[in-house]
Amino acid sequence: MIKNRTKSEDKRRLILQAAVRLFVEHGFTQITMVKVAEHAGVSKQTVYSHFGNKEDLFAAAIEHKCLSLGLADSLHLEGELKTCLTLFALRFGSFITEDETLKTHKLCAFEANHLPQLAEIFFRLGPDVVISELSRYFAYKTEKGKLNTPEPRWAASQFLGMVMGEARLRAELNQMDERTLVEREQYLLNCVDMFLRAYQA
Amino acid sequence: MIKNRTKSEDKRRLILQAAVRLFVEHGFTQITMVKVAEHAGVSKQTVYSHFGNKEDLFAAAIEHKCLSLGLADSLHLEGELKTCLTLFALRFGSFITEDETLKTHKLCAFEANHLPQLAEIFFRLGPDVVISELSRYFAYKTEKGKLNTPEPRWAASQFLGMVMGEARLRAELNQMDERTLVEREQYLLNCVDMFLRAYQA
DNA sequence: ATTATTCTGGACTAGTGGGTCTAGTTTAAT
DNA sequence: ATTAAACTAGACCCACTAGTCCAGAATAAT
Repeated sequence: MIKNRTKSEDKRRLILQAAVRLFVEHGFTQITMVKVAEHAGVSKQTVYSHFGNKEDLFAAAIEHKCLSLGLADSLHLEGELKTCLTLFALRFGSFITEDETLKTHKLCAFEANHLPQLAEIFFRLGPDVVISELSRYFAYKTEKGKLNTPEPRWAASQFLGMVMGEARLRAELNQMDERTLVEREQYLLNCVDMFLRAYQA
Repeated sequence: MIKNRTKSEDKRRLILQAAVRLFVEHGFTQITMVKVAEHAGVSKQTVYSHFGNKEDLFAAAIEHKCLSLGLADSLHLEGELKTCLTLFALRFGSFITEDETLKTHKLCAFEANHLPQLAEIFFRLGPDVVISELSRYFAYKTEKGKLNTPEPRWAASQFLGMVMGEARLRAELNQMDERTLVEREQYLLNCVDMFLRAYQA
């Protein structure tokens, strides 16, 4: 009985893709099961047969989205210290102000109240990964005598906070302005300098 | 004709209070006009006569909430540099992890897509005030020779980012843990030290 | 007491949405 | 060809909601 799984996987993928796009763009309540079905080119009943109800579909969609956001691209922490920090700051700085990233984050944060497991997934696949990786890196560089971060996780938290900065707050609230945008790269370089001033061994 | 305004102001206040509490706690779509009316001890029609429709009521509620969050309490930037920064970090650090603050922020960020003017109000009354005040303070201290922040607004952005840090991310996603919580104060003191190491003249 | 306004409570409209059910069709394995 | 499963299209149920309307009660100014 491995027969019908062929067709079924296709439909499932279509439904999930549609759900991701629609939920991330418009949120949970704004999207109806009919809209998902139509967008997936599938009947309403098929949606229900693949995902039992709206909340389950939503959870599946968010989890899928978290995994496909491409966070890992920011996390190549290798090579010379300053180069590495700079590259990370630029990449991660872009990542967190991307539209998809922001929308997903806001959605999870907002729904965190009544769907706790959702926020947990997002945190585990997002912020937690970054902070952990970065603090591991800082601990390593401290061990090597390049940095002096007695509390690597605090240093990671500080560095990430700085990289987010005003731009993240503005982007989150759709209040990005020209000035913050064009200064962004210089600001991030400045963060690296400032961080090294405080923590370089 | 200043007569009926006596009674009317009372009802309006009751409605607004109920709306603030309910909207901030449960969001826009989850709250119905009937619930607001019942919570305010008022008839549905009275709600409509005071605030034309749901969106207007929502906007009024959010604006009122933003003004009453008590952000200003964090902003007493006077006295000796390190003491002042420490006090600010502790106060503002508490403020941004408070339940009411977080819920309001998340709500505004989430609704920013389809209610732009709402996010604008929140940004103007919240983040913008803090960044501006802090950068004004840094500029002043630099002028006085106590600090060396050639770009005060960047320094403000960095300091605020650090103060938020992991705790803010966790709180936002209902993922606060014991460790982050008990270490919070020490972390904030560490931020001040780190900041001064990088920027003290 | 009169009068204008507000407020109440409930009925009403018109639309929406989650979820189920069914009858008939397609699909693919045997 | 048969069979079992998945799929479709649409009707259907039930509960809910923004907003309107209205008749009567309360309120306050004159």
